[in-house]
Order: sequence, then structure tokens, then C-alpha cells
Amino acid sequence: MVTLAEVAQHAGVSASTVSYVLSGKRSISANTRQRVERSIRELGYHPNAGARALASSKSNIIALMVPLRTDMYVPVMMEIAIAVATSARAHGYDVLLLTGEEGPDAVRRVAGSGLADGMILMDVELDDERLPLLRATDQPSVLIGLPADTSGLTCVDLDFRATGALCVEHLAKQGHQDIAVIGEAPAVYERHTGFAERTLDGLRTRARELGVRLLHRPCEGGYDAMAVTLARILDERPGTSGLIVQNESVVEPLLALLRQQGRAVPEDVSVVAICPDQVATQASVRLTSVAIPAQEMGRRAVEHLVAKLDGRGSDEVVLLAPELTVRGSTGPAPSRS
Amino acid sequence: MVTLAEVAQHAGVSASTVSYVLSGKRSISANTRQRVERSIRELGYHPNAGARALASSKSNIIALMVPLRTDMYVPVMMEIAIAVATSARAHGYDVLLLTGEEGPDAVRRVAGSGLADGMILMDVELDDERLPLLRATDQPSVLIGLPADTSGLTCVDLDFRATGALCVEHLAKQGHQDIAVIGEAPAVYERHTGFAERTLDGLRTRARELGVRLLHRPCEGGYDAMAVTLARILDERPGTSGLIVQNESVVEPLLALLRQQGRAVPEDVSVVAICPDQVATQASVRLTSVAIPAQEMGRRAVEHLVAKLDGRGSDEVVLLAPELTVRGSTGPAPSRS
DNA sequence: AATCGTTATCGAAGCGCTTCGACAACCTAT
DNA sequence: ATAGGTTGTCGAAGCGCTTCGATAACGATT
Repeated sequence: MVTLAEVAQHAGVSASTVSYVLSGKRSISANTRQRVERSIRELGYHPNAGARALASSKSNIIALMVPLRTDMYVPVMMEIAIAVATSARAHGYDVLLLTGEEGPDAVRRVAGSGLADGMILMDVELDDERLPLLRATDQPSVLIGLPADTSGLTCVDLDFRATGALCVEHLAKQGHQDIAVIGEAPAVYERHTGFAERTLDGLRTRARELGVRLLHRPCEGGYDAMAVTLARILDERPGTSGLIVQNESVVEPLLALLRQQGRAVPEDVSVVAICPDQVATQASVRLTSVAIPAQEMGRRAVEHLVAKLDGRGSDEVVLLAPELTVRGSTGPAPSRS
Repeated sequence: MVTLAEVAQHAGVSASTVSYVLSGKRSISANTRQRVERSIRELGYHPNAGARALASSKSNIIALMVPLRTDMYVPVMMEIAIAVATSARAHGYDVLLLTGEEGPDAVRRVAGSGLADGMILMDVELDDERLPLLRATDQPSVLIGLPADTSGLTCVDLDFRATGALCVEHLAKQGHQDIAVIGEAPAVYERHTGFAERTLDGLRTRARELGVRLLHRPCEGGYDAMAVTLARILDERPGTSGLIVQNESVVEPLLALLRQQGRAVPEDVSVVAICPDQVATQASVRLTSVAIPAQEMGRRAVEHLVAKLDGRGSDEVVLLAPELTVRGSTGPAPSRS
């Protein structure tokens, strides 16, 4: 393994000079710089990460805590994770992957050992047990998701309240009076995951304001659960003409069921999905949808964290504005007979 | 930040003694050990990762390279990644998440900087450009997937050849004579991803041996692509009564299309899927399937890597035996009229 | 009583890097 | 010409840990 000292010797300069060439923290003559850079290339030098971390008390690593649970829509998680890894690299950081498994201890371990300079937490719950620790250790961090109390924290998330409102608005504008919401699995609500509750809040508030009737039903993933849920909805509110789906794993089953029952989309029923664009465009009907901007969320989280690590940036709640894309699954409400 | 020296002072021993308590590399009297452990607890000491890595030239980190591409089925990737992270922790390692983006350079960087002690590569292509480097740097590593030349490498993968054979066998045994394979997206084959080609090989070989006709068609994800592909298949081989699907994103569209065309599963058409169990059980028809053992693959990869890092273990190709679970989507071939 | 082997502990060196202060060498202004 | 500033380089200290002798204390062995 090539060391700084070897590079220095090869280039005929002192070790500190090489270090300054690398970091750019002091001015170096063009001549020297070139000699050093040449030696680095010729010897194939890579700074030793451990030594660097020890001397500078900076690891250049960002920890990313992903949930262990898989009742969430996994591709979104993955997309965020990859976006985080990619943007982190662009800022000179590597990413350490932590699973929720360790729970709050992971925060303690990472903060205590200097393994990472900061952390990004995904799938934050309203009353997340990791938050007190985060505040106590004042570990630089960014949350993806919104807890109940955001004081002293930086959070990035889609504005789910606005998302809910947007969906209702779109349907109401088309004349739909009876709207049903097919939500996440009951467990998601029971766990008080912020995004689900905020969506619901946005949906209900706007529905009340616009005077449309709204029925919300959680739904497990899979075809059978969807069949049961849909039957219940149509039983309870036969006049339902607008559906809002916030559970990706149920989108295709829903469309299949509607087709099977002879309900045409969008002639008889309009469907709005809250899901990644890929799901919306690949479904058997092009779905009008509000996208979940996974990449954007990952990128923004990294940017805010890096800003904090650089001493810039402050606590802040960043809510990304939802965008509704009209595709083929929504249209005017059928005239009541 | 608490240091070893502070713990030593607090416990009234030397720094090296504390170190030996931590590592267990020399015998320590019960009395001293307890005093030290108590001090560690009271002070909330966490060894500094950088210093440890520098002194011991071991980072206790495993690098995991995940593909950047997302034309593969993402949940499987995620499941493997999480399994890797979880088992790594169980062995005292953390996981560094690298995206394919950097390509071969990542191997050089990680090997050169001592950032990680070893690496796990996912989504290995038949002629992967990272392999020469891996061999050259003799970086301890494990591949998930099988390249063309496995000499000097440790690989873990599902035995896709056997998987293909198993699917054909199952259908042939039920009397199906004309079988069609709905494969991954064309890009996957063009990239010479090992698993796709090996599956195909297994399918074809066994089909020849059993004397059944086999038609293979790649298929992009999504409903429309599936519709086109299915139409072509039925046009070319109207007698097709068995379908084998190796592209998870097309499973539900396929079932919807069959339903729509009045072809009953499994009465008219039998369907075997190669997919995670979750997909098979959540589909609108319980699918007979060969599972992709994502967790198992991640776990085994870590175990082999850790064995290598401990100086045990050797180069080896581990092929996990496929298991076919019969559910409701396969049955006897309809009698030819 | 002298010797040997254990067992438990300590001190010091060193891992490869960053960073601070020092110091030449040079370039301005007076 | 001289004081004062820049600019470019070096040496040394030190980051927190591991690890290698060395040593002291103590039984067990002759």
C-alpha cells in the first residue's frame, strides 16, 4: 500500500507538501503541484481512509438508516437510497448503510465512534424513538419524512397534505361528489407514520372545503385484500365515482377488479394514484397521479446534510410541492341517473 | 468524545490494558476486566473507528456494490442489500453502499484506501469489467451472480440453470407440450447478464430432453409490452398451454390479459413464475413459482466474505438449489381437440 | 533456595495522515 | 537600502488506537 511519505519521497518534497497539494489548503507552486500529482499517479496512491479520519476527525461518510420493515413500498426506498449514495459521492462522501434493526443504538454507535460525519434517517415516524438521541448528541442529520415535533431538526419530504388536497381538487373539479380513498395497510396508520396521516388530513380538509364526500379505507397489499376493500367501498357508497389510491401494491389489482366488474376507467370511475411515475405509466391504464419524487428527496437530503457539515445551512423543514400529472385514468364524473 | 486513555485513567489502568479488555487478545484478571467494563459503561465510551482502522489496518467495513440501473427487479436488490447489512452487523461489520456509477474505479478506490476490508458485488455480468481489477488487487470479495470465468472468485447465486429445468419439468409432467417463456427485457439479454442466459439454457436443455416445444420471448415491463408479447406468442404458437414468466413487473399484466381474453388459469393456461414469494402470493392468482432467495443470497455472501477475511474459506461457487412451490396457477394441460 | 513458567499489566512505538508554527525566499513600497 | 508583506515549503507534533516486548508477581518445580 502506497503512503503519503512514499509519494513525498518520490516527488522530492515533504509529506506536508503532498498533503497540501491534496487538500488545497495552502498555496503550492505550479511546478511542485505537478511533480506531486505525477508521483501520485505513477505510484497509484490512495489516501488511507482511517488515517485521514483520525487526523482530521472527518470520515467523509454519511450514514443512511433505512427501515428494516418491508410493508412500505420498497422501490421508493431503494430509489431514495440510490439517490443518496449517488449525490453523496458527488459531494465527496461515501454512504454507510444501516438497517433499522439496531434501532436507536445505531445512532449512538455512529455518533460515538466517529464512523460517519452525519446521518440521514428514512421512514421517520411521528414520534420516532431515535429523535431524542439525535437531538442529544447533536449529530448532524437530516430526516426523510416528518415527525410530530420538528424543532431543531432538518426534514425533507413530499408535502403529503398538499398531495391529498391536490387529488381531491382534481376529482372535485371534474364533478365527482363521492370519492373513496384506498390507503396504505392498516399497520402503517397504526404505526403513526407521518406521511399517511398527513395525506389523509389533506384529503379530508380539502374535501370538506369543497363539499365532496370522502370515504377512507386502509388496504393491505395484494389482490384479495383489494377485492374485499373495493366491495366494501361500493357497498357503503354505491355512488362513488372517484378513487384515490395510496398503496402501490394494489394499483394493478384495483384496475383488474374494475375491469372485471365492467366499470370503465375513466368513463365510470376516475382513479388518481399517489405513486412513483414508473408505476403510473406502466399500469394497464395510464394513471393520473401525483409522483413520489424519490430521487429529489434523496438528493435534497444529502445537500442539506452536506451544507450542515460545512457549517452552512440550518434547521429547516423542506416540503416538496406535489405535482399532479393528468393521464388517462381521470375524467368527468358520470351524470347521475 | 471519550477516548481510550480517559477510560484507562478512570479505571486506574493503562491504555493497553483497556485495549486488551476490548479485544480479548491477552488474558485479563476478572477484577480488572470488571473495573474497565464499568468505566466504559459509565463514560459511554465508543472506540474511534478511524483510529482503530489505522492501528489495526482493519476497517470492519464491507463494501456492497449495487447496480445503478433499475431495469432489474428492484425489491430483490433491496432485499439482498438489507440481508447483507443485517448479517454483516451480526458479524461485527458495517456496510458501505456503493452504486455501480463509479464502475471499476470504485474497486480501486476502496481497495487502495482501506475504506473497506472486502466487497460484495451484485448484478455481476458475464464479462464484468470489475473482475480483472478484483483479481489484480486480490481484494477479498464475493460476487452475487455468476460471471463467465469464475476462476479465483467466490460467487453466490441461485442455480438458474436448474431453475429453468425445474419449470419446464413441472409443466411437462402435467402434459404441456407447447411452452412459452416470457423473459426479462431485451436489454438484460444484450448485457449478457448471467442469470438470464443460464435460465434460458436450463429451460432449453430440459425442454429438448423432455421433447417439449419451447418459445422464448424477452419482454419489457408494463402492461402494453406484455400485451404485444402475449399476442405474438399466441399467434406464433396457438397451442401454447404453459407459460413461464421471468420478469416480475409483467406478472400482473399477464394475468389481467389472460383473464380478459377468457383464458382461465390454470384450466386453459398454466403459469409458472420465477419471482420472489411475495409476488407469487400477492398476485391475483396464487402463482406456482420458483422463489428467488434474496435473503439467503445476501446472508451467504456475507458469510463467505467474513470467512475469507478471517483467513478461513476459499474460492468457491455456491449455487443455491431452486425450489418450486405449487400454487394455484398450474394444472394438467387441456386435452387437445 | 534457585529456577522456571504463568499470568497480568505497563510503556512505548508506530499506523498514515493533517495542521500549526517557523522560516527562507522573494516582491513590493517607502 | 530597509522594513513589511506574500508565497511556498518543511519539520514536528499529535489524532486514538493496537501491539510488541519487558517486567513484576507468584506458584510450581527441582
